Amino acid sequence: MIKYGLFMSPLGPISVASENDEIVMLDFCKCVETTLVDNNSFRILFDRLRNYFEGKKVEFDDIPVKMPQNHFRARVFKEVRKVKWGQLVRYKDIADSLGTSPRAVGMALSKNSVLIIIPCHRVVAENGLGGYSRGIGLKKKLLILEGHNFTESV
DNA sequence: CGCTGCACCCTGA
DNA sequence: TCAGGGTGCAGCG
Repeated sequence: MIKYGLFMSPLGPISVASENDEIVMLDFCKCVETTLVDNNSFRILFDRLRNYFEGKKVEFDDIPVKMPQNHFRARVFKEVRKVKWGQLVRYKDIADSLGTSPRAVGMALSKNSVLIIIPCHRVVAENGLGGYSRGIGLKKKLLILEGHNFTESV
């Protein structure tokens, strides 16, 4: 049974989907059928998101998330979920702890369909921000929300 | 220093 | 197979 939710964030609408009480998708777009939306099912998650966008320190690490079937990506995502609020890691750090290469990590993260909960925005390049599948501007805004300041540097 | 080239490992075609 | 990706580092000037 798949359920859909729509959350209006300051950075634009966020669509979510869950299956068997696991989040399978969370993305910055209005890509769900409005008629199917059942926001009551996501009350806890949306509560966190509301606090998150108010700049509060919110963890999502207890929210059940559907891991990809792909073994390698599952390992990368699991590693990235360990990164706490406000913390930054480099592609290389993830790569080293997994015995792989930074490029492969970027590859896997670009396939992330559960933004924020799997905090791929907290993974940056050695010099600068690196990239972001949903746009570098969004990555920057999320990091600023978490107390970082890029206004002078990047 | 800044720039270039190549190795790094995994995907998708 | 092979090209290429959200990178990193050595080597050169």
